[in-house]
Formats: sequence, structure tokens, C-alpha cells
Amino acid sequence: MSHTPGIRQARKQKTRQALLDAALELLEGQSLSSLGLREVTRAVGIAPTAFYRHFRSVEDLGVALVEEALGSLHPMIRTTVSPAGEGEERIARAIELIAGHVDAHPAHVRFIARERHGGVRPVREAIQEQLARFTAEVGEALAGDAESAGWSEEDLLMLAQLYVDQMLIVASLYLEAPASSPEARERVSKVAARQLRLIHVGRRHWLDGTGAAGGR
Amino acid sequence: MSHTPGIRQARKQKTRQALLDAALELLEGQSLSSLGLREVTRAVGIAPTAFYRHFRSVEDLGVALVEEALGSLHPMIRTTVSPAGEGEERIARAIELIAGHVDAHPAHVRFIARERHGGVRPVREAIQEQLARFTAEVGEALAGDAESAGWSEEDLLMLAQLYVDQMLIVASLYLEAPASSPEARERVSKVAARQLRLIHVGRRHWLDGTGAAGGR
DNA sequence: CGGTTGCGGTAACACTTGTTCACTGACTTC
DNA sequence: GAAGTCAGTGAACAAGTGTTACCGCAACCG
Repeated sequence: MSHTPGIRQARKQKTRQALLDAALELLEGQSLSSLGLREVTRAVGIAPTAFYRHFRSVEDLGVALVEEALGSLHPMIRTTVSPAGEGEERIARAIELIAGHVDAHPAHVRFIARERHGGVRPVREAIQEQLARFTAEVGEALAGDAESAGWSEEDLLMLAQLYVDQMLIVASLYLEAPASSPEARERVSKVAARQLRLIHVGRRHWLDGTGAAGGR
Repeated sequence: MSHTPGIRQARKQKTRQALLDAALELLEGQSLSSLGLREVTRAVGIAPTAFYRHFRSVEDLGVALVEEALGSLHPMIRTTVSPAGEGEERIARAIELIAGHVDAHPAHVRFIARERHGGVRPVREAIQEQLARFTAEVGEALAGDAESAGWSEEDLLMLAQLYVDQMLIVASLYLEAPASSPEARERVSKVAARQLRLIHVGRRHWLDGTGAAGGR
């Protein structure tokens, strides 16, 4: 009926999203710690003071950006790391996934890579928290894998951490590769595949000297 | 021959160094792209305009900082990676080296980790260049290693890259570990050692399936 | 319908910023 | 010892910054 609890909140969400988008674009050429509140509102086309209706500060906006960039990635991870398959094939799939994600959301990836060690504490911590969740999830996924039989919890987590860090490295390599040059991207893919393969080989022989005769 | 060795140039170098030191300290809490020229001169205690006698801009100072932080590290790498020894021992030595370096120059390490993907292009490129030199050097060191017999140039470089990236990851982990808590540092050391060990295992079995019977 | 909520706008505040210019005065050179 | 170099000064500039208080007006609720 006449009850429309939506139209107002919808407008608010819209300009909030506009702020996030504008900030993300501005952040392609600078770090968050130098991004100005006025700069963002100017890009959106609203008054500086309207900013406070959505975020307490630029830091706050940064934390929201972290959520936007990384929050929706968890299911993606689970559904890609979990399914079994021949090692080589899983590697190719993971790399393809990363490349596709960087292509689809380059600004988000750049933002994360930049602010992971950046100058704004709350943002840094938000990223670390999300990455910690990733490693935990990857660790769980690895635990349910046949090749992880006999692995200690500790070792599984260190391997997961290795994988997560490697993901980020590969993603930022794709960022640096000029988007126009397919051969540069191909080079990145090749090196990344080899590195993952080497890690995989290490994983297969990890328990070799511990008395446990490696299965099959 | 010149008459005076240069009490004047010495003074200049001194304030130049003071500028670098002050900037580095200020950069512990923010990124380079938000560091102001006046902020630095204020910290040193000189007039803002005097800054231009030493650097064209803050970017320029940043590039100089990269040189200061990474330039002197090349010999250190060579003398630590090259000498042979049992795998486990080399790993321990490498980790100890990194931990010691982070302890001795935390601000430098933080600066590099932060600006590696930071918002200032010339600085980013200067860092990438130095890191590329590192990988090349590590690659050469690896080439002269008995365990690298039969390895292609390409594979050696990808392994070197893996090691260099791992170094940086470990360094930044030490940074994040509270300096006051030895058990946190110990945890970092343990995980780092395991990761390097896993990479090492992968390295030993890298050529297993290629027909070359990797025997000693 | 009348009253309240709340997004966005305007004006102003007290600073801070990079850069210029002409200058001083200790060191350097002839 | 005179002449010149040049690190550092001080004032002034045109912008830029975050933040406050207040207003208007459309959307909401009873």
C-alpha cells in the first residue's frame, strides 16, 4: 500500500555506493592515507558535508571498501579450492580464477595490495582479518583432501598461508602486467603455475622422511 | 687538487641525511603519498624552502629512501645465500638474517613493504627494480648450487622469485609481530622455517618426473 | 492530514599545503 | 683579501583541507 519503506534508503545506498566507487577510482593513483574527503565528494558531485551522512571518516570508507573487495570472495575460494582433481588441473583452475578476478575488478585488487601494508591502521587490520579468514578456509579445504592425510593442523595452516600469500602475489603481478599485452599476462601465468607446481611437489613429499610411507 | 675537502658539502650531506631520517620516522604512521614537504622540514627544524636544496620533491626523497633501504643489501644477500651447507641449516640462517635485519632497521623494512605497492609510481618502480636485482642475484647463487643440476634458467628464476617474495613476506610478518613478545616472533620463525622447508622439498623433487634420475 | 526524520546544500572557521622570490652570511676559490 | 658560491631564511601567494552549525525539502509515520 502507501507504505514504501524503501525509496529513501535506496537513494542513500545509491550515493553511498557512488562514494565507494569514486573513492576506489581515485585510489588507483594514490594511497588511502592521502585521499581527501572533499576529493571524494567532489568526484561524486555532492557537498563535502554530505559525506558524514555515510561515513565517519575516510578511514571508515576504507574499511567498507575492504569489505566490498574481499567479503564476497569467500564462497569463490571455497568452491574453487575444494573440488578435487588432478594437481595440474587444479593449479590451472586457480590461476585462471585469479586472472579473471583481476580482470573483472582491478581497482579492488590494487586497493587491497596497496593498503595491506598501507598507512591506515584500521584498514590494514580489516584486510589482515579477511586474509586470516581466507587461510582458515583454505586450511579447512586442504584438510578434506586426500593428499593431506597425516598432516598436522599446524602444517596445514602454514601451507594454507603459503597459498594465500601466493594468490596475492600472483594477483598483483597481473596488475602490473600491462592489460594490453597478452604475452606479458601469459608470462605471469607460466611463472605462477610453476611456483604453484613446486609448492605442490613439496606438499606431496612433505612427509617423506617421517616414517609414514606415502600412500598409493 | 682542491684546497678544502669540503666542510660545506659535509654539512649539506648531514641535513640531507636528517631529512631522510625524519621522513622515515614520519612514514611509520602514514604512506609516502600523504607525506608533506613541510612536515619533513618541520621535523628537521629547517625552513620549508631549504628542502629544495636536497630533493626536487617528496617523490624524489622517496626514491632516495629506497636506495638507502635496499641498496646496501645486495652483498648481504650474496654472502648469505651462496655458501652451501645442509638445507635445514641454510634455512635457519636465512631466517635469522631476516629477523636481525628487521630488528636493526624496522622503519626501512616497513617503508619498503608499504611502498612496494604504494601510490607513488617512481618509488614503486625503484623498489621493483631493486627486487628484480635481488631475484637475479639469488638466481645466480642458486645456479652455483649442487642441487640445481639439470635446472633450466627459467625454473631457477622462478624459484629465486619465490624465495625473494617469501623473504619479504617473512620480513613483514616480523614487523607485525609485537617487538616486545618473543613468543610471537618465535611463532613467525617456526612458520617461516616450515614454509621454506616445504619449498626446499619441492625443489629437491622438482625433476623427479622428467626422466632424469635425481640421485646423489 | 500534521509532525518528524534525515539526506543533501551553503557558508564559514582555522589551518595546512607546495612554490615563488629576494635575502643573508658562512664557506670556497682565485 | 676580494669575489663568488650556495645552504638556509622569512614573507607571501593561491589553493587545498576537515569540521561545525544551520537551513530546505522530500520522504516517512501515526
